[in-house]
Amino acid sequence: MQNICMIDPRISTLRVFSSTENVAKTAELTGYSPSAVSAQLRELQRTLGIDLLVKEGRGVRLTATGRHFVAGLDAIVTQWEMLMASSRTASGQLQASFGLGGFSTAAAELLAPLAARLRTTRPEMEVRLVEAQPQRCLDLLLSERIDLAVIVASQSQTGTLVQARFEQTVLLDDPLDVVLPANHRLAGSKSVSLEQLADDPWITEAEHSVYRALFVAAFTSLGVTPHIAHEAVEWETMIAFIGAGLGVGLLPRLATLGSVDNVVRRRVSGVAKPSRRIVAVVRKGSMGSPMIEESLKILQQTAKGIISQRSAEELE
Amino acid sequence: MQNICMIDPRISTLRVFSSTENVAKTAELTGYSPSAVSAQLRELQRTLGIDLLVKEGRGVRLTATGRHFVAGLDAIVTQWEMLMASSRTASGQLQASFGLGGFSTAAAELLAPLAARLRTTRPEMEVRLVEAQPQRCLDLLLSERIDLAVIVASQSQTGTLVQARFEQTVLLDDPLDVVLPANHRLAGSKSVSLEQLADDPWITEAEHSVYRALFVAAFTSLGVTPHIAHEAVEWETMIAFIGAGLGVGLLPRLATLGSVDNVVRRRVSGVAKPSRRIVAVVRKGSMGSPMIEESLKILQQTAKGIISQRSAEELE
DNA sequence: TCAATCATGCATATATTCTGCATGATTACA
DNA sequence: TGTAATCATGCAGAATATATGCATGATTGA
Repeated sequence: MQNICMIDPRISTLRVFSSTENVAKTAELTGYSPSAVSAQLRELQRTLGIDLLVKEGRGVRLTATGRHFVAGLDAIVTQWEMLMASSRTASGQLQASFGLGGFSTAAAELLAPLAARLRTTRPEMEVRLVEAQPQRCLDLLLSERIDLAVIVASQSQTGTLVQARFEQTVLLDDPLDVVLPANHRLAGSKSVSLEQLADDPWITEAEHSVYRALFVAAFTSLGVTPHIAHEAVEWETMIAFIGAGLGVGLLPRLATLGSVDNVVRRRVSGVAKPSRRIVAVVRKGSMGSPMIEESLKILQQTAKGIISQRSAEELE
Repeated sequence: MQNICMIDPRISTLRVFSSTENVAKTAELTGYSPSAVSAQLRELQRTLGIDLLVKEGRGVRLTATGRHFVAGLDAIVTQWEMLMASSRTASGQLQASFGLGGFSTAAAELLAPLAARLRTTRPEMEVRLVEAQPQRCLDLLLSERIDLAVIVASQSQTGTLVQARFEQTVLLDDPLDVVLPANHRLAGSKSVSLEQLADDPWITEAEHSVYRALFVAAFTSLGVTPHIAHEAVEWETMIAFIGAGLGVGLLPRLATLGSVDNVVRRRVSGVAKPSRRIVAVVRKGSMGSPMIEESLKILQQTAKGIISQRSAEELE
């Protein structure tokens, strides 16, 4: 879309490259063609007079100097973001456009209310919404296509690269419920422990996904290795599989079951209560920006609403 | 000449503007046309979505936000320079081109030897030499047309703006000698004090020049107000005036008298011994750059040579 | 009041920069 | 081992962005 002036577009491209280590993916994320990315990186090195990249196999990777350079850029860009934030605060002028990103459930439950609220409080602002996976959200933040993302916290975000570039705010912990076929032996129980389902066939997401990592973590804490029978990408698919009696699954509380009557949702009891942490992520340094602060406030308010609604339901 | 990638050319332009507060002068210093500068500044504000400039009379000036923004940029650019320096050190790759600036005497006595030396140690490097007044040297440094300048230290360099953007290294203190007509009553003395010349007509540089400030400072410390009879821009002109018997003057030791026989040069004795401090100036953060470090070492060596040569002459 | 100074806007000219395709190199797979 | 797939890059043409030069309006000083 629109590329904010920022430092230099070539430097922005380099930073995205440093997180993908892949010209084609960088091109896709930045919106350039692969040859444009290649040309930009080449031109950048020529102008700086420093070799940042070397060929490796059929790809390219950063040199030691390149990594050092990118690390330095991260600090500079953070300072730039802080400057933009303080300048916006000082002048009272907001950016013309504001991009939000998040995965499906977050987009529905948290981002949609936020966008609606901003549309009324800031009618002149162009608010953009992008649904994307967590990793992609981070890349979109980096390439300044969005300014705030709501994602599921995961181990991969503890890396130094991520820490140097982003700042997180916890919004809420979203527990995972068990979903059983309506005719399951435990369908009558009010709550079910994972131990009770240790031998059932499980339906989960593909390996290397954030959800799968949570799934595995919950069982490893019990010392149990679950039998993963099927893999699904969408919740609807998983629910359909469960309805067909192919196995059982875990569904975040925030995700709605939909109007399905051949499955039941039950609370998880026992020591291992899996949950996912939903966080808001912004570029490091942009925390002080008026739009960001306002958005975070609204998000936390919405999250609080969800939590208190749950406690109310809990008491019924 | 060539504009290094650096931050964004528009930001570079804004920084130069902040030191000139004048579109036309900014255009001249950056090498753009005035309308290009105007367009760049307008475009920058549009992209940032922040008003940096306001019209004032027939000119424009920075807003409060604009000044805040520029101050923040100074810090960022310093960090950028440090990053470039450390990357160059790490990779062992030097810049392709290296610009030196200085005023006439410095250019002759300090920069010429430096350039010559670099030409032998770094034959592949394109070394550029620019002769310019101190203030202009600073502007050239800022706009990255040169990378190191040798100038006379002055009061104007103690401003916060200058301190935020540049770093200085003292090279040598250059005493000012008295130049008298050959038939002057004191021409026979080995040294002359300023008190003895308090009533003579003086020839000096134009007001608001660095030299003039030194001149005034020397006399004010004596409580004497000298009679300034004439003003000259070049030393040659001043010497010619003195030779014609129009008055007396002060000439830095580094400046050569040339082959003139109708004037004499005498040491200044007494409490007020005027001297000018010659310093090397670089952009803040670039101190660690290999080329800068090498150049400063050579300059200090040359300065040391000049000083020791003087002590030797002193003993004769 | 006139001239000078200064910034800006516009049309044209000029550079830059991107895209799409072709190429060469490397890797995965059968 | 051969074949297909993947990946980065180079090149010609196209699209975009950017600068120039002159004209204009606004302000200041003589």
